[in-house]
Amino acid sequence: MQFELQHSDAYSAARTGKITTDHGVIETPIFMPVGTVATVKAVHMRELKEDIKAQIILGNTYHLYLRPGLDILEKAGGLHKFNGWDRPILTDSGGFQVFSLAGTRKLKEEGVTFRSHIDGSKHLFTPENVVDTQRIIGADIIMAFDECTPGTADYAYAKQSMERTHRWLERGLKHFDTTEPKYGYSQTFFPIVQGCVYPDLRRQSAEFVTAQNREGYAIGGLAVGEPAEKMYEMIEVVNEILPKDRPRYLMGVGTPANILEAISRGVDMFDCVMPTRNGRNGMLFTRNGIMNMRNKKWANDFSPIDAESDCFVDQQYTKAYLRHLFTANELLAMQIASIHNLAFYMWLVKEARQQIISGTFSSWKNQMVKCVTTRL
RNA sequence: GGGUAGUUACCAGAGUGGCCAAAUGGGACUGACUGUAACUCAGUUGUCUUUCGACUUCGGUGGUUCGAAUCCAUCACUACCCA
Repeated sequence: MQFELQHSDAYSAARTGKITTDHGVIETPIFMPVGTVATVKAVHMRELKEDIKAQIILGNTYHLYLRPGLDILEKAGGLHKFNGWDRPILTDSGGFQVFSLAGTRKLKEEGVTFRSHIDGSKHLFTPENVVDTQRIIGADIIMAFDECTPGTADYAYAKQSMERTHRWLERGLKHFDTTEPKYGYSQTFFPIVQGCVYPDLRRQSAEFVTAQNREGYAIGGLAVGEPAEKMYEMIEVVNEILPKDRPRYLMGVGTPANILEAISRGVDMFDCVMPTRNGRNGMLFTRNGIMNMRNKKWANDFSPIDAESDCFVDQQYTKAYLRHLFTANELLAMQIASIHNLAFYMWLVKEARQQIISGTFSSWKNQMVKCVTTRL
């Protein structure tokens, strides 16, 4: 994997770049649709490519390991062959599940033992075997196994959690560097910065991670219960330290406004379930604001879903029709909403890129943040 | 014509003397959702009020009772059965 830094904004830390992988090029800033269980929910690959114009998608180690399982993925020849997505894939390591499935898991120095949410069976994830699993999945970008510390954690917990994540990082890297990809194309490994909402921990973590000298870095443990302003502050602190010539990936973020604010602070890569999950639940993000399609006010609105979008669902269907599909609980509602939201997120980061290139990013961003947070 | 069962909020439906503005579903309305255990979850759903609370309801009318959705009488309507 290579990263080429292309433009740097004069008035903010925003920048554009180009990531080259064996499965193709990614232009940053980029949003990566989440495809946890080998599918971006409710969206076909063809729509992902042609309508949404996704450049890279995510998979999840925890979910894929449990189902379909490593034997199937290996027989398939990796996730790209299995789901038919021939562009880059990034896999989360399961670190977020360690956090979100707390209750069914036990943290130890060696790793995490947990019970499957599917059948209750017991499993162990370690920094090493999570690398092996991501080798088998065949992700272009492999994530370190970390603990996604809750935003409400106290300093003492955040510190010891961060330190364990660092020890896990060293083990994971050592294992990564002594193993080979399975399918003939290269894989890269991104460490993850933790440190909760504490600036000194964040600095310490960013320094630790930078010292590992990898091809890209992730910022984890944000948008997990802390105020947005705290998140922005942490991004600033961390990006002061992370090297400018490597991509920075802010994990799990976020709302359109979060993404714009993070781009202005120097983040290059994003992923979030929000466009798909909230879409399935009736929420549409547009450049003019947020619409809850279940609301009665759309019942008689026969205008296109998003007149300013060139995505086909936005021109093809009306608000009244989409509201009808949601109230009737029809599957097509979720498909349309997911495609629309993902296309909007892709438009947002692409437009941000154009604005950075043309030197107008900051003023555009300030205006756009107001627009995208409006309730329609 | 005779018999039986029934009539409760938007719908279905529980409640058979005070703890009932009335269970539970559905529907409707509103909100939440950030590295996906999520086509999920939460709230509201008689009227007025920000709250406390006040007021009017359980087919109609009249009665019994300190007190009625609940008991009695009667009328209306519905369903099924027999002719």
